[in-house]
Amino acid sequence: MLRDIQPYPTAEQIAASNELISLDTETAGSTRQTNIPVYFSWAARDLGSGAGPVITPDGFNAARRLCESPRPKVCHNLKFDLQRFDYLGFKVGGELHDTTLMHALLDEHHLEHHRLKALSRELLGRQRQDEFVLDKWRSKHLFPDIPQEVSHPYAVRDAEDALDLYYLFEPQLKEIGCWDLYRNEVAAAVAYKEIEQCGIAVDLDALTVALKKIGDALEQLQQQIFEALGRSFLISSPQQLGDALADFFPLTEYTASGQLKTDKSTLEPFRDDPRMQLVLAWKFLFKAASTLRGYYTRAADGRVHPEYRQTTVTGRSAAKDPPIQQIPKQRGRITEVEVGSSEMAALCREAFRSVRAVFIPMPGAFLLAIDYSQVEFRVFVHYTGSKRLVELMRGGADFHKLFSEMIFGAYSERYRHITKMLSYGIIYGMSKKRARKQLAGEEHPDDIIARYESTLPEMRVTQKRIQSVGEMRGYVKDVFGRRYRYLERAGSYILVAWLCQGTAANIKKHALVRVREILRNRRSQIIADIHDELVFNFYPEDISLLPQIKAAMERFPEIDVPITVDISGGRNLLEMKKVTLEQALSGLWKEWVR
DNA sequence: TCTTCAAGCGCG
DNA sequence: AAAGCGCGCTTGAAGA
Repeated sequence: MLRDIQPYPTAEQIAASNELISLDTETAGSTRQTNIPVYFSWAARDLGSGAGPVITPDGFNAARRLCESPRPKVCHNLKFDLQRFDYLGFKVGGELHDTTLMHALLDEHHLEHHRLKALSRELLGRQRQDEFVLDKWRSKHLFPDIPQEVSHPYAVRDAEDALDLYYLFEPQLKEIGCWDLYRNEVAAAVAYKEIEQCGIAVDLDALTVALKKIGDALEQLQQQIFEALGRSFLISSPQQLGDALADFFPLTEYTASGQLKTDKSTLEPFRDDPRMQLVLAWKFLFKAASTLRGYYTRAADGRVHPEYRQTTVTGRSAAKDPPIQQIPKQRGRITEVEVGSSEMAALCREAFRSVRAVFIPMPGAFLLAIDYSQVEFRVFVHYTGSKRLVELMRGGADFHKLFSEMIFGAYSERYRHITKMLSYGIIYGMSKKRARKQLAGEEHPDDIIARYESTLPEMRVTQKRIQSVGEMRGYVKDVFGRRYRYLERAGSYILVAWLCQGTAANIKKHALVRVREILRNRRSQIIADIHDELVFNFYPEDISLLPQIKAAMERFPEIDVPITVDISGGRNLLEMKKVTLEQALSGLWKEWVR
């Protein structure tokens, strides 16, 4: 049994200064179900360091004293520890800090993903071999069953390391001008914590029905495929599928490991063949079924609770369990063109729709989504510094259309598509070869590319400028001060993509923090961050806040071009309808309330 | 049996 | 020299 093995800081000692306190929690296990706090540790310059169980009265009270004191706090993964303290019913006081976020801004490419022990070894020169000892115990035991003489010093060292990392990073972040950005990321971490706890309601009945229907269809399809290809095999195995299809189709593309490619783009050219139609439909439905299963198994309380992190290379957010940022939208859509029989096409369409329609508002609320319009592209235009392009954008019109008119002298959907593709190609570093391939249907692809380059020279010039600044200085910096380091192995073209994605991510994260503040103490809540879109569970009583929310999301004076959002709402995530602010305010939301 | 990798797919 | 970028999840296969 875990016991108190040293004195804890007293209330007087804690109140005696306002120095930073490092806090850490150890949980019973490491799955979502076992992430229950059982041990805690602290460190501060004036208090020294220590640890103890949160399940003894003395330990529990000491942990609460430390947490709730108004002194500033640092954790190595703030969001996680805040959740643990929430579980214990503690209100964490003081300014909050997170050494993971700090390090992610200082060294975004770190291979160890900013793990505490790695940083302790590399930056503090400590040999944390206790990590491996504890991991060994952890693989077979819950934390309370690990000998305390092993676990206690480990917990203490975690708190000490986090404290020392903070003092190491603080001047470095200020030095490179990233302190404000870092403070915003901490605030965003708190917002993400609330988003995770709130979760997104799912329609379990609809989910069950859809799963059954798709499952039955898959079984039927499988039989038809076996008959059509004259053998039975595991269709989900790329290897076996490749073998089976090779008897009937001239498959010529191979993967790196010498296996026949069976991905969608390889198979699609053969989609006029009924046999291939069966396979394409099967693949589509198989994917839809496993996506739905993923939602189902995670919706124990009728909601899914995706987990967010912001320690990616560009500072973008990432969500998992389930991957809420990857709900099928349109790319994977299967139409009657792609699958043979009309019944099969209808079934695929329905399966696709059911995946999105599963997400619903809470009773009495409706779903609201506010998404940035072309934000990465706008950001790039800002970086061009071109008065001409900025003015065009300020006009507010469809600028891909304007650009295509400038290039082609006329407008068509096709021209707009080409222009847009080439514009994004510059941001993402598309090669000339790839551009030509994309323009395969055109008579003079090279002419089109040349016309684009001569009509909008600012685009290429800016791309090259960003690249050369990156190569010379070793990094490029966005309008918020975030640095994107040049890596030789990655190449300089990638800096342009990182810069635009990262700037867009920062815009979104500022919006997230502002909007959370506006909705403080309201029932309405942000329930998802889908990169350029915030999704809300919105209650009618808060509808008057909408103009304020919209304005907060669009207010970015540091960017020369307008940053604008679109509003949509609905009774589920499939049936989201785009509306104007006025329409939303005028009571249109009544149709959406669950 | 467990872990790691590649293939494939989805989103922005 | 060549390259569209970022991210996570599921599945099957291979290695340990």
